[in-house]
Amino acid sequence: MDAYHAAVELDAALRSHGHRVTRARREVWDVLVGADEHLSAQGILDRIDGGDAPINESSVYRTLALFAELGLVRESRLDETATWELFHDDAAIHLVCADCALVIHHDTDLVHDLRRALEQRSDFSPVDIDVRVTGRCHNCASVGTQMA
Amino acid sequence: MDAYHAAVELDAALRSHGHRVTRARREVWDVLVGADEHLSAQGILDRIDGGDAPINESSVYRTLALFAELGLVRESRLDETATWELFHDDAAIHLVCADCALVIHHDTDLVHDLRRALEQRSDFSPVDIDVRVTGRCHNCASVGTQMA
DNA sequence: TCTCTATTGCAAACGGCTTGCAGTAGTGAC
DNA sequence: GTCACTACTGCAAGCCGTTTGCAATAGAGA
Repeated sequence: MDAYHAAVELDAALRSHGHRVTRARREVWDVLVGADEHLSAQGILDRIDGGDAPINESSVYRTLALFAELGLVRESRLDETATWELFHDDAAIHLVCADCALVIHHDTDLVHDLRRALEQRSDFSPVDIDVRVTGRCHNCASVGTQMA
Repeated sequence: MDAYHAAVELDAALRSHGHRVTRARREVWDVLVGADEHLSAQGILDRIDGGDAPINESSVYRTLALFAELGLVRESRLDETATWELFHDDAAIHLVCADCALVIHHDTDLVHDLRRALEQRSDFSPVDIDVRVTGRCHNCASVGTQMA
């Protein structure tokens, strides 16, 4: 998504729900659009406040909560601290390296299969499927081998 | 698992690693064995301290960390607070009701399929697969229908 | 440009969890 | 059984991510 369309999307999402377009919201949005990974609130703050007018921590939290409510972003709890990324179809699952915390996105139809399987159940209606796989990335696995 | 075998299992797991069998550990273990759901640290405390000799909060955390290290229990982050349950094969996935927090276990071969698919990747070796599905349980779904 | 109020920044508070330390209680040896 | 050693516990303080109340600020429509 290029910067222009990202800005338009944010604008539309906010205004259509009667929310204002503020600097804090634009900055948080820009960081998320530019990120290729999950970011914690602190990570977002770090990427914003290189400039001369930082955004307050609590505003970032409030902004993220609003974005999540509007379906713009998705919160994950891959660890003890929450992380956020732009909303994307949940065909993508997360592979998290237990050593270096690298997060890889993996696309698979199995998530859709799972959803279909769950929809057969009479006692539960699935909404959101979150798959987290912990393991070891190529780099950390090879380091481990060298040490052994 | 009956109480006797549960006690023997705990005993063996602890002693084989040079750990002592203490009252705190037995009590936490008993609660987990008797639970049919995920329990938070506070939930475990609540179920213990009906008696006259409660266990301290920090001991419960230390005990859970030890159990996890020994592979006896598994920690999940279904929410902002961590929950624990006895370790079981990860063919079971968790269906969490967004309204009442009910957790249903759902068995499916798709987890094994996913593991096999991931093992094809050269850049990541999966260890633990955690699938969390949020949605609505039968009860809450029907309440929602009535209100609409 | 004015007005109204949603939003922000600040600072204090919250809550789950961890940690340092002194006392207690398992455990193996005798 | 009892002794000694030290792993473990309880307590209280602390940590850290997140939330909240409030006064000041800044979007947005008139």
